[in-house]
Amino acid sequence: MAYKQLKLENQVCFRLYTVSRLITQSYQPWLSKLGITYTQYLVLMVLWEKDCQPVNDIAHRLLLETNTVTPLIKRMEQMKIVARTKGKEDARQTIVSLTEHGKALEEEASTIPGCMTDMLKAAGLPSATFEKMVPLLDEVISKMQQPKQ
Amino acid sequence: MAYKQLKLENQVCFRLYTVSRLITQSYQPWLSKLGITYTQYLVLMVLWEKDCQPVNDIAHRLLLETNTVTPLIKRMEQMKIVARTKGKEDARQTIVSLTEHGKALEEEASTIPGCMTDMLKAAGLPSATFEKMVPLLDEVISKMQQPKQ
DNA sequence: TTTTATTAAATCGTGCACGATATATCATAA
DNA sequence: TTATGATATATCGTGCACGATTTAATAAAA
Repeated sequence: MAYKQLKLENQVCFRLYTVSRLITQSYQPWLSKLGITYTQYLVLMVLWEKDCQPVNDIAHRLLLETNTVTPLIKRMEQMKIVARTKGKEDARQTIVSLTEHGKALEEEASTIPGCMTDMLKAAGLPSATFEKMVPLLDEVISKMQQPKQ
Repeated sequence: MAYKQLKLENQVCFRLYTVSRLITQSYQPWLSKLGITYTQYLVLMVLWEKDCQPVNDIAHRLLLETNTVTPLIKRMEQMKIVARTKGKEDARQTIVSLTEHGKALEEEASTIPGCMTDMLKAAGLPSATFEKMVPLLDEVISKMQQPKQ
């Protein structure tokens, strides 16, 4: 072990990667009851806040590329959760809207955040731990997003 | 918007997912010079600390499943970064060892953590932001890992 | 010792992520 | 108005993640 900066223990990035995966995994029991994945849940949250958005707006909101979102939306279309229509004003756009099924999922999903909080508390993780993270994570996101141009 | 707990803005998990992705993305310029991915970099860090480990130990260290690590290691074998040999004491095991190339990558990689720190500082993110995260992330990891049995 | 259970990898299938490229449409300039 | 550039998606290829299953080898029990 020549370089201490290359020790796994000294990597913040590995911790972030691990926590992100562990948290996403712990959503699975509830999400699978709704028949959706974690990323699909994120797309739904965007659409529940505001229905009928172009692919680009959804992608920007989630800080994802359209080449990730397009196939994701198409799968959700096949599952009858969303519908895709061509934009009327701008024919380049694909407008994504919730189906009745997609709208109905909101109420079913409404208990998930509470369940997660309870589960984490039962595992010995109080909300305070996560609340302390939020401003730090927001600082990183605001400083790092889209340095490409 | 009926349920405020379903707003994207109120999701810690989405922040963690985003920061993890953004940080991983920012490693890419340096990792691509070495011809490796971020996950391969993690495997190498495990092996640089201790060479010749079974697949299981590497997977446990990274909190990944063997069905993720096995194909990853096989790709690294094709790239001549590691070698795979059957365990002598336990023939079920596959022992992963560094090749000369894999060992040589350690020195090349040794500048990456410093480059990342500099880049983040230049983006307005001091080390302190990440140092504050570490104990919080460690708390989550220690409480959440492997509740399955 | 023979059966049974456990363990270590590997295999298979699906769904992201994302770099690179293609295509269609819109906007702008010559 | 026609050429040029920009924009919105879509397509393609590769590499993870991960649930589920399979296979081979070891350990434990009958």
